[in-house]
Amino acid sequence: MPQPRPPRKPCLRAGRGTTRQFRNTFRYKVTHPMRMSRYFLPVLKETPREAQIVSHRLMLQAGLIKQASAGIYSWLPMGYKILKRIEQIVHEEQAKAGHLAMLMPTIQSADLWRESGRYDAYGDEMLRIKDRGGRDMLFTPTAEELVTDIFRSHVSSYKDLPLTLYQIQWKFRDETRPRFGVMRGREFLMKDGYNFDLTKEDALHAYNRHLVSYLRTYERMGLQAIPMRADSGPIGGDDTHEFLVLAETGESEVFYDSEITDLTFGDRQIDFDDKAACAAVLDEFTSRYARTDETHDEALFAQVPEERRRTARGIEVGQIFYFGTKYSDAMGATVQGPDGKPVAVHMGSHGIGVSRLLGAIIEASHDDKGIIWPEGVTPFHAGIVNLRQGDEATDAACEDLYDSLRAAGLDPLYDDRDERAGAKFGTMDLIGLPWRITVGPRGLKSGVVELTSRRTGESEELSPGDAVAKLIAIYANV
RNA sequence: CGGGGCGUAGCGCAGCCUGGUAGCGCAUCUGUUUUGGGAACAGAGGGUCGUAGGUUCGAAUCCUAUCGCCCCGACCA
Repeated sequence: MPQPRPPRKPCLRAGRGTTRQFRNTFRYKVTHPMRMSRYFLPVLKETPREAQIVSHRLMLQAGLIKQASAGIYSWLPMGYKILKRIEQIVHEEQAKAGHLAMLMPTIQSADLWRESGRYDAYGDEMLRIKDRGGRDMLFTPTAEELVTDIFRSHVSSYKDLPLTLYQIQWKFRDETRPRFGVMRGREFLMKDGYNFDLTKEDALHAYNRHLVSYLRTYERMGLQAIPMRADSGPIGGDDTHEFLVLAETGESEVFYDSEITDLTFGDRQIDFDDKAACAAVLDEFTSRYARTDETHDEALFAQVPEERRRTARGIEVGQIFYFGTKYSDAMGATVQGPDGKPVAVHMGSHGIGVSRLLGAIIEASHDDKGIIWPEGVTPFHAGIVNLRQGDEATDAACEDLYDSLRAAGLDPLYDDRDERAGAKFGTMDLIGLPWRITVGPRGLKSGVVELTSRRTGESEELSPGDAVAKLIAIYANV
């Protein structure tokens, strides 16, 4: 919560004015437009040589990321903004499910990993380092051990359950062959959550709760992510579903009943403590055949009516696991039950590939001109294109539009560069803001600007006030 | 990790085979004219050719090593 601000004493000393302005910039509404001329948006006209798939190419061309080394990227201002936006959606949906955000270190001691047995099991994908004292350290690919250690240190009663902790933190997997940009980088941002429950039944409710919250999360990002029965890999466990976004460039082959793509979670309300309601959602979204190639079963698939059988490719954007007491047994994470006896807690872990989602969204939403951001994740709500930079009336109209949008709580990007119309349109199309307001002397003569949808290409002439009102209405539902 | 390819200006590339101290397009800077889908003209700046050895009178070019990156496969979120 923002603290009430004490009245500031007037400062008479010379040279402090700068400091005051600096503070105001951070404490209050930014008073100057986010002008493209002052932004850092290094768009590339030509296709970068290293980019093979469309999302990687577009992320480089739109100036979202810059490769630092193989599979490791810097996030430039606009890419970072989108990444933060995706994080925010994840946080909001986790909060609704009652999960608690925290943060664990990226560098961990090998000791805990020896305790669980994964230090040896993980193999070369784990980046191992030594500190100056010669101690074995590692850059974490996931955090079951650390979170279990936190749990066993502080939780000793069944009364403190259920508990679900999660973080959004950088992970590292030393892939032998990183590729596809952020879709399969070595360093990646992941939401990883861990539930601790007294019984298997409770833990399965946590599993279902995650499934529900993930469905909502992906839908808010404009994605359809289908839960598919999957393989548990090195995490271990029995129950697991992967969430896959259908895309030609997906790394997994998937098999599913076409009815599943008709399902949407929509804006239905759900009580996350209602076990039956969450279980019903799981049933609804997982009862039809949907599997990745790892678990695909031809005999079962054959039972799907032929006209509904689909084979496609998918990008994995999340996975949920129930693995019982695997870690709690190995690491002694127990609580005292009602009868006073120690009980190993039932656990699961649940991940969302946050940085990978940018690639997945672009794969699912682009055209030959560039990215098309869904309203839920767009870095700016609208682009303002000034067609006659330097023209007094046009400049003023753009600034007014900008101020009106800001006042309404929207975040526009104003292209005030001294470029021709084509260049400005090309940049806007490439970076993919879902709405564009075009302001030129010709339209202003009759009091109108043009509001264009990036997705459909349709545009309409409106008064500036109506254009603002329409954008407010559009984003009211996002 | 097996197989293949590529490192030359900010980006994309040519030059290498056949050795003689580097070029094109875009971008950048200056000026003028332009301005509703990536403008035109004139001028300018920018590269120890990934790195280290070697051969040679002379190496971007030939040889060796090494580093980096990309692709196919195996592997994997």
